[in-house]
Amino acid sequence: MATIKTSKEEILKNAVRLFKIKGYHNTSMADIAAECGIIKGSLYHYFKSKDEVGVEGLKYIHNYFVDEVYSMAYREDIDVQEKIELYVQKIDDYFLHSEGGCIFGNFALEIPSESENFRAVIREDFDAWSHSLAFMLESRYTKEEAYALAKEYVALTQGSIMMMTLRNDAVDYLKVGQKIISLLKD
Amino acid sequence: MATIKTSKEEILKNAVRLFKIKGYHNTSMADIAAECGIIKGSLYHYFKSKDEVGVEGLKYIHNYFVDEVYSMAYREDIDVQEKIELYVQKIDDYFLHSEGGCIFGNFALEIPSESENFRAVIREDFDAWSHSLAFMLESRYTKEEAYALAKEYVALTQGSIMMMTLRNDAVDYLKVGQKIISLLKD
Amino acid sequence: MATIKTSKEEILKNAVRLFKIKGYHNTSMADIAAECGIIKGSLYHYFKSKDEVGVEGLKYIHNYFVDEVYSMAYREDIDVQEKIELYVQKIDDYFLHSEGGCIFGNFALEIPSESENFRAVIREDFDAWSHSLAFMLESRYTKEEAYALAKEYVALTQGSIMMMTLRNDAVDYLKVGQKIISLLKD
Amino acid sequence: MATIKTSKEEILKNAVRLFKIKGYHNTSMADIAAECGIIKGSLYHYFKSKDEVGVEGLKYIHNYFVDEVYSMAYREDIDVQEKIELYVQKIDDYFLHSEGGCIFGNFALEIPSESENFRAVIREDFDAWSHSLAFMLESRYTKEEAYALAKEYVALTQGSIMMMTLRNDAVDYLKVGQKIISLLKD
DNA sequence: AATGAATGAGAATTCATTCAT
DNA sequence: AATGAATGAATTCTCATTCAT
Repeated sequence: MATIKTSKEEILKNAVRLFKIKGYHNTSMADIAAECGIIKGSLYHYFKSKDEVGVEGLKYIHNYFVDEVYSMAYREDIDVQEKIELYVQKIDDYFLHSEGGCIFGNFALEIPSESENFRAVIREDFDAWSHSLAFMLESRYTKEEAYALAKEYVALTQGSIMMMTLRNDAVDYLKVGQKIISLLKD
Repeated sequence: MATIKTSKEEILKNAVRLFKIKGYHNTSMADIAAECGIIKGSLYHYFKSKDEVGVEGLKYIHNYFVDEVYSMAYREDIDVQEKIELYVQKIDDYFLHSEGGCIFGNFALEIPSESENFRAVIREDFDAWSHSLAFMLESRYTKEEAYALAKEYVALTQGSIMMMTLRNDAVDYLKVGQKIISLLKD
Repeated sequence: MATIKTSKEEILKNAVRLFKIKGYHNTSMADIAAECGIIKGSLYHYFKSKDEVGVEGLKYIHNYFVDEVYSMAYREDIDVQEKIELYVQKIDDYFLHSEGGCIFGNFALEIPSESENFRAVIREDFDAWSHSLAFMLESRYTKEEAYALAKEYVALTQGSIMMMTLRNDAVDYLKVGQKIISLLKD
Repeated sequence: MATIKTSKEEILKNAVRLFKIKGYHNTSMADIAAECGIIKGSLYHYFKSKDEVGVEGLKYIHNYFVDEVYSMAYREDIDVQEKIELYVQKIDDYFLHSEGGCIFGNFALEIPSESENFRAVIREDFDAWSHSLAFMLESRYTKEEAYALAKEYVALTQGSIMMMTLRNDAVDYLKVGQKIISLLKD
């Protein structure tokens, strides 16, 4: 359950940031090492390949979302309206301050479909995301409706992050969260 | 409009296909040349850099969409309901048979934001897309509503293509087109 | 007796200028073609290789010096003092307005010694230069003295052109001509 | 001073030798690597570009001359006549055994004038040369005379090296050193 | 754990040259 | 005479990875 420590975590943070900003294939091991203030070869002490840095990076962010965001959907100490507001708030907090958009979306569109190891982690995150969202929506909608809505909102969020990054304008992105919240309003 | 001819067009087609499937930075000039059955250096007879192939590739696809898809929105020989159905049909035809998703979305998420030349073409396409869609929606909605809806649907379509590519499942993607059509139904 | 005409001469002029400014190996056939406003392949209509452009370029300039400068030493219509002043004047005129120094000196130091075809033309020019200078000096010095002085002055002129080009300062270069003139003064 | 050690020095020695014999632009990184018995890419472990190899190469030779030759002019343990003989001796030793002439002269005539980084090192060497020479001449001449003579002799030496390389004949070159020595004779 | 050096493959790009038209 | 396309080798440089220390 998360908790990579020490240097390894530091490397992953730097790597993920570079991957998001520059793209995976456009980021070299040397770039990552430089960002960490270590020498290229030392990366191989922690990771046995660039692919591993990529996959571990995805997992690291996935764990963050599972622990800090998606988990919120299953809390029982607050009512669902409050929950979804916090949920959306958490997500917005992350993406409004995340240079380069969403690493899962970015990798989904950059990494060739043969790379099943990458795709699996990405799908896992999107699944956890839609399931947690659906879980909250089930308080008002049927299982099927809730899941369909959840998937739609995940897709819409990804598309909106794309547009936000492209235009440097968060207005339309922010509407998405409000629309989700409004699904449980009243 | 459009209509780059001869070999140049052939190169762009091959390049775009590779870029979509493998990603831009993961596709080498050697890959493109091999796909075209020519030698690496010969590419530089037509394009002076890989960047130029990238940008020209985007423009080539943009021109296709402008001529074959977005233009449909402005036809005056058929009513708007029929128009939007054909419009959605055209888009679905393209993306259901387009290995690797949408090149504009892919590039939007892979290319670093410093590359303004790339971003400009991508934005131009998304703008033309939303404007043409908004133009049809104005038959029932106000200008503002129509444009907001259009932008939302473009984002949703991009997110849905991402999910379709990731899961190899077109079901959810196809719902988006139907939802757009339903905005003008009855 | 010199007189290459039309396009061929035009190409040589452009080529020589580029060779002097950029260096021989650093000047491409494409550079030369661009400078001439023609296409790369067309150069091969006039010259069968880059080497040939180089050698012909040297010969073209050599012919200019033979016809316009060195020949002056053998005139019989003016006295030797007047002659040497005109001679120096001609040389200064050329080198003060010749971007990139002296092509013979440049090639002498850039071209590997295996390239005998190049070296031969360069030596021929330096020989013609020293012989013409020696011929004038013989009016006051013995054959041996005159020839030794001439060779020394050619070397000094080459070294001074090097320094002039390097420092963008013609002062020291100009002293050399004055020194030569003074050898026959009084 | 000077003293780059280990492999880096080895690479510079080989590079400089090739640059002198073949010319800078005509020497490839592959040539240098082959000469060093290493692989092409390994050069980039030591130098980040060919330009850097060029500039460092010049500096390496410049340091040699400063330490081993020019410094001699400032010795106080021997009289100036003995000094200038040793000085000339050192210079002759170097150039008579230096295949391809003087790297500073060669680069001065090959490298385009935009390359200020190159020009600066070349000028620095010629300056150190003329200053050290002038310093010795000041024992008999005024500051101005000494400096003018020194600059003239540097230029003459460069021109003479050019002729020596071109003709494979050291006779005229050797006279230059004797002339310098004779300036302080008696 | 970490470094610095080395490797070999491959990246983008340029080059001189050829050839059919 | 001139063009535009093509070639194949070579150029500079970068990459992921390995290894001895």
